[in-house]
Amino acid sequence: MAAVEKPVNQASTPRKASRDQRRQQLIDATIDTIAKRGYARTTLTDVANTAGLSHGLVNFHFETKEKLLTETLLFLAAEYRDNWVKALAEAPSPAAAQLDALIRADFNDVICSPERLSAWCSFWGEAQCRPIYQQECGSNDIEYADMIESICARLVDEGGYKAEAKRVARIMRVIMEGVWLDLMTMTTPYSREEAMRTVHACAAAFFPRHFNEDGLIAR
Amino acid sequence: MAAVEKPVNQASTPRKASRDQRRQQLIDATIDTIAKRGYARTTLTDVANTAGLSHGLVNFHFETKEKLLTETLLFLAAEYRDNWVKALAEAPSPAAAQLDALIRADFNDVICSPERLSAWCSFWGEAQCRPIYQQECGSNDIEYADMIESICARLVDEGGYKAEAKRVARIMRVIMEGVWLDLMTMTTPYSREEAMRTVHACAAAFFPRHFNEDGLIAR
Amino acid sequence: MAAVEKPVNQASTPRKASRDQRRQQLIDATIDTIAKRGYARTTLTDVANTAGLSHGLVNFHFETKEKLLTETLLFLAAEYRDNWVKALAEAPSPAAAQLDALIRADFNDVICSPERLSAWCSFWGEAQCRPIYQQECGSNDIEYADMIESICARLVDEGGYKAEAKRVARIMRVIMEGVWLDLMTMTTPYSREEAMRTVHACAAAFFPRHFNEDGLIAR
Amino acid sequence: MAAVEKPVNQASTPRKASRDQRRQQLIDATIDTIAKRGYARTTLTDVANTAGLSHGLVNFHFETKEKLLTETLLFLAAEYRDNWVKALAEAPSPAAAQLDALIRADFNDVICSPERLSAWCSFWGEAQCRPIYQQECGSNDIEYADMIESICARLVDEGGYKAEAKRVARIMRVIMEGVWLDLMTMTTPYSREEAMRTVHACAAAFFPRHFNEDGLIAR
DNA sequence: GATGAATGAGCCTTCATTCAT
DNA sequence: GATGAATGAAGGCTCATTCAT
Repeated sequence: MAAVEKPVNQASTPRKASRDQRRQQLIDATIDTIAKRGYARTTLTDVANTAGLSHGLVNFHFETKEKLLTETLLFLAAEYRDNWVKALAEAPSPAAAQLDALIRADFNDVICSPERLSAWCSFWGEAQCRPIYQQECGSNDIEYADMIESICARLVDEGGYKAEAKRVARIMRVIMEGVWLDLMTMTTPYSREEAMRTVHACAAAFFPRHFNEDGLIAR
Repeated sequence: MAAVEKPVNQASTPRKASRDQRRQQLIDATIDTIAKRGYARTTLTDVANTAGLSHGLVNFHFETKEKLLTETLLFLAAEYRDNWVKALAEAPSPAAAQLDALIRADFNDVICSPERLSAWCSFWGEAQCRPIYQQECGSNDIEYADMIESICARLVDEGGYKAEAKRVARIMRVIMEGVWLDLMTMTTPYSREEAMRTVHACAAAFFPRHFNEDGLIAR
Repeated sequence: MAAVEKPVNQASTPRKASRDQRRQQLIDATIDTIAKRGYARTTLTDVANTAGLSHGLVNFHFETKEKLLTETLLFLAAEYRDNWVKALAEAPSPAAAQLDALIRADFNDVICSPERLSAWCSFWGEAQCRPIYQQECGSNDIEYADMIESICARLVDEGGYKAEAKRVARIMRVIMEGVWLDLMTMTTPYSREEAMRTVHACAAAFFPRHFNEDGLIAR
Repeated sequence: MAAVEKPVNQASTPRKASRDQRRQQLIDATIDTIAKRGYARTTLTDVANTAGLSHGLVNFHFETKEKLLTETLLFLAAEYRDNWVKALAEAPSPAAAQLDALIRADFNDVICSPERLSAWCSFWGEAQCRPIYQQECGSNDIEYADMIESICARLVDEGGYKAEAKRVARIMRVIMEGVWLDLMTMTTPYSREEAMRTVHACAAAFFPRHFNEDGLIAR
């Protein structure tokens, strides 16, 4: 029963936390709860218990359950975008290095934690969330797709490959998503390293002079 | 509201139907409802209305909502398996032809309908369903993975390729799943043909002497 | 679950039984079901399963659940009355012998079976049944009370006792009912013989020259 | 219908009451409802209406209907026990006075109200409640039986009677229960005074130097 | 700000009753 | 007569939301 639940974040519950801290605390609890119980079984009571806060506070900070869930989704989307934007910014400029940075960003241990994966999976699955997501963050995905496509185009160009950039870009994008899903649904999942090696192996198939299964080939 | 719902299958509702017909009718309605409303918002009343039957009948035939959902998942899993088993049986024996048959099977218009895709997506997303699925159909997936792996092994062998069969097999498996998910989640989805071409392009990257983006290369 | 229930009387289910046989079969099944499950949890499906008959037959023979329960109560009441009427008719005429016959009748093994006791207990407990019972069989009880009172009056008279017949009669009546209830509710119930000995001991307290704890004192 | 029910206790419904007050209020309403409608027809809506509260609150405080009913039974059992324990404590020490106190306690106007009697009767009748009761309060009854037996033993001893204490004790116990039942089931019930006189008359039959039908004989 | 009691809409489930076969 | 599928009303339970303290 919920009553027996141990508050996960209780230590960090000073009587007076700033508005934003409280909101983030509740969003984190929402992610954990969705990951653990699934979207359908997530109740505000669960979220409050997980956060170590009282029931009423959730509505105080988010007004409705739907708003809490929407904001959680927005948070995940922003976090995901920030992650790859930062990775690209920090990576060297050659196309292959940029693609490699993108791949590694997707399997970095914050973004690719079991809770995140499970929560994403739940949001993808919930039909109602798809329109919400597309309305609020559809532009993120278009931006991501465009960006990976332009990197692949540069790489095809620079490397003298014959592949069609648009399709290769989609393959790279889709295989990363597919591996995430695979990690969630397989009876005996594999490690994050093996997951990333799988994606690199795919990159190597298209760009053999730049990638092997361990990643970018050093020059 | 549900009360306004128009029964989809009402024409086919004689007062008495065989046990199995009714069960199938309700499972079909469940798939449609999950696809339309998502897992969390699917109610027995929705399902009954979609089927053009009274809601009491759902419990009469399935006892509980959970059993209905479980049996729906089992039906989808069996349908999926039957589809690829049949496709393999009808395909010529060379490894490349078998792999091609597998790919085409996945994008056949019964299996890859919007309703099926959406329902699968909902089940993947629902944390509670994952253990159920693995318990009941985990063996299906292991069988599928083993089979695609052995086909890839034969193809690597026959074709003199250098790829690692296990990893290529996973890539093929994962890209098909990933494309399905992509079709569901993209703001502007592409056609089934384009989806299949994407998968074939990936096969071509690994097995260029057997595949191009249009599929198996005729000899 | 009901589906697993073994029909108790199935052996005696010829395809065509007379109307009255079927009704009695269903009434017997009702008594057994109430005894086993209690009044509140008795469903027509239980009754039908216990009787080894189909669900629909119950309504065919009794129209409504309430009528089935009412007729079951009437049957028990008639059976109870027939039992003491017959016992009195077969007993010698002296008042003490008549009282003894009445006591023994109450603990006879048909009337005082666990099923009968339990069913009676359930009907007593169900507030709604009390008016029904009083309306339909209240006269039985008045007749019984009058009869036991007149026997006690004769016994007081014949035996030269000083007790007030009306009150002694009530005591005898009430102690028999109370022992029945005790048999149902005690953690460690006693035997029917001990139950009867208890009633006889009470009779002996009022009529020491006619009764001892083993019953009527032979002359 | 329930919707038309007038809240009985509404006056005592401040927006916030202590946990225990609310629970007691709901238990009281449960007793009243069972008394009025019987066990089988008691719904949570009835109980809530009787208490003048919303039905959601019942589950909030008791989680399930079964727990509400069980706790109601436990309350009645505790109340009954407290009543006789207190009566014994306040009575003089001679055995006859103790027995008299026990009898009077049973017919005191809180314990022997129509609602209490009717509720007890319903619980006795409900087969499912018997195991629950025995498990939770069986020890109460054993304690009561032991206590009345030891009082009777002392009385037999002190008074030089020849009766068997164990059986007399059972008779006293059973006649009190039987009279309660009689009060519920008779077409024309008698008064509580007459009920008590009946029990005293029984005591007088066994202990004529200590009791008459009006109770303890003053010395 | 924070809490948790209170409310009531909506859902799953049970089950008496009906009725086509 | 007999069967069991079908219906729908009613009840228990969950839970988002409100609100007094």
